[in-house]
Amino acid sequence: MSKKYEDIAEELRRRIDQGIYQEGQMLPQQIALAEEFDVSRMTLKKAMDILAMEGLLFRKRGVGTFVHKSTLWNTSSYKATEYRGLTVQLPDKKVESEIISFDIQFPSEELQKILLLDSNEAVYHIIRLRIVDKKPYILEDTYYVVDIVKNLTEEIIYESIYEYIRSDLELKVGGAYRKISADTPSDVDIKHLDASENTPVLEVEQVVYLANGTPFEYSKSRSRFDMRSYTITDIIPH
Amino acid sequence: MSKKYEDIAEELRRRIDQGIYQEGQMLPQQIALAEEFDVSRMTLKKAMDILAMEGLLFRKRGVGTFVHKSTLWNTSSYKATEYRGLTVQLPDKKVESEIISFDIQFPSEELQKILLLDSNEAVYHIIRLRIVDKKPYILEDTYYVVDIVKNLTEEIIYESIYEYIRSDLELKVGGAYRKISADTPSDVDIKHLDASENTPVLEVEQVVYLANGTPFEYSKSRSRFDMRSYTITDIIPH
DNA sequence: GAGTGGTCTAGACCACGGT
DNA sequence: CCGTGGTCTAGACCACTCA
Repeated sequence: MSKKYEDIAEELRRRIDQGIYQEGQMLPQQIALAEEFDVSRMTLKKAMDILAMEGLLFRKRGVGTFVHKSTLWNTSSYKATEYRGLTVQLPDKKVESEIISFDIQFPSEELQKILLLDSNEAVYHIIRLRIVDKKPYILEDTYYVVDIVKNLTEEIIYESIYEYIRSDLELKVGGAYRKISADTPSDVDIKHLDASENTPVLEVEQVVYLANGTPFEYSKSRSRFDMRSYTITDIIPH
Repeated sequence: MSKKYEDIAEELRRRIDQGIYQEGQMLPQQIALAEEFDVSRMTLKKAMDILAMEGLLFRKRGVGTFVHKSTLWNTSSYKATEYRGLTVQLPDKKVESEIISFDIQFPSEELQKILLLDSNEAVYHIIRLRIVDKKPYILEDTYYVVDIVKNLTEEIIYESIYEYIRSDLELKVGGAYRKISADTPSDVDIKHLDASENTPVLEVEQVVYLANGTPFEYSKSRSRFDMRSYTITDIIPH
C-alpha cells in the first residue's frame, strides 16, 4: 500500500526535474492540484511539505508556491541526511571496499551507553576503506549490534552492508544522529587515505536507528578534506 | 495568534525536560492527549511530529510513543540547523566581535546567481572575528543584500546582526542551505584564529533565506577543528 | 475584495504489534 | 482480537498579499 502523499511528492519532484514546473515559477494552486490528483487539500499540502523540506519548493502565504532556484547546492557534495550506503550516493562511480579489520567483540562501557547494550551483547567491529574510481575515498570505523545485524560475512562487508540490512534482513532505518567535525590525520588516515601529516580530515560520527527507535550502528567515517563535503537543507515551516 | 500545535509541542518538550515523561517511557496515547489539550487528534499528531523530527520522541505503530534516550548528543556541539546568531547559541559565554573589514560593493557574477541579484544591487561585505571568552572562535566572511538588511552600522556588526534582523527589521528567517567541509588554513585563518600552518579548519558555507524565500545572506564561517563541530538530527518519518 | 496558503476539526478507515 | 499510531477526507475558518 503506497501512501498518496508520497506518490504525489514523487510526481511533483519529477515535474520539477523535467522542467514542467520551472525555477522561480509559480505552481498551480493547491486546490487545483488536489483536484487533479483526486485527493483532499490536506493530503496535497503534505506532499508539498516534503518537497519544501527538501528545499525544492517554497510557499508564500497570500501569493503562491514556487520552485526554488538551486545554484550552489547541486554540486559534488553529499546530503548529510543520506543514510543509505555509498553505493546509492555514487551511482555513477565504481565503489570498492578493502576490509582492514573485521571482528566481533563485547562493547566498551561507552558503547554500551550509546547503543543501549548490556556488556554481554556483542558487536561487530569493522574497519573498512571505501575506494571510489580506484582512489581511497573514506575510512569507516563501524560497530553493529550483532543481535540486529545478524550473520555478517566478509562477502557482505565487501559489497554493501546497507543493501544487506534493507534487502536481506528487511530492516527499516528510522534516522540518525550525526556530528560533523574536522580533525588532524591519524596514522591510520595517513596510511590508508593517501594523506600526509598535514592533510585535514573531515569526520562524521553517527548513531543510526531502526524505524522502531533501536540504535544498531555507531560509526566514525573519515575522509580527506578535498574528497568530500556535506550539505544540509534546513527549511523552517511557517 | 499562536498555533495550537506549536503550543502543544512546547508543553510536551517541557514535560520531557522536567522528566514528567521519562527516557524510554511510553507517553499517553494520542487520543488521551488530544482530549487533554482539547484539540483534534491530527493537531496533536502534528505537535508530536515536531518533537519526533527534533529527535526527542519516536513512535512505533501498534505500540506507542516513547521518549528517546539522548547520551552522545548533548555535548558541546552545535545544531547545524541553528540559524540564529552566536549570542543565542552560547548564552553562558561572553561573545565579542572584532571587525576586520566592512564595506559595500557590487556583487560578483557568482554572487549575483546565489543571491538572485542584478549587478547594480549592492551587498555589504563583512569579515568579522567572533571572540568567545577572550579566545578567537570563528571567522565569518559574509555578504548581505543591502536592500533587505538595510542600514547596517559598525555598532550593529559589533553586537548581533541576527538580533538586528529579527528585532529591528522584523524579518523572519525561513531556512538555509549549508555545506560543511574541512580545509587547510588560509593566511587569514592563521592570522586571526590562532592557528598554525597545519591546523585543520572546519568551514560552513551557507545561503540564508527569508520566510518568503528571498535569499539575503551568503557566508563562509571558519573555525579551528578543535573549537567547534556540528550535529544533525535526521528522523525519517514512517 | 479576491485569491493564495495555513490551521483545525470530527470522524473514518488502515497498518502494525502484541496477546 | 484489541490497542496503538498513520493516513485521508470534506469542509470551515483564518492570515496574508496584492490590486
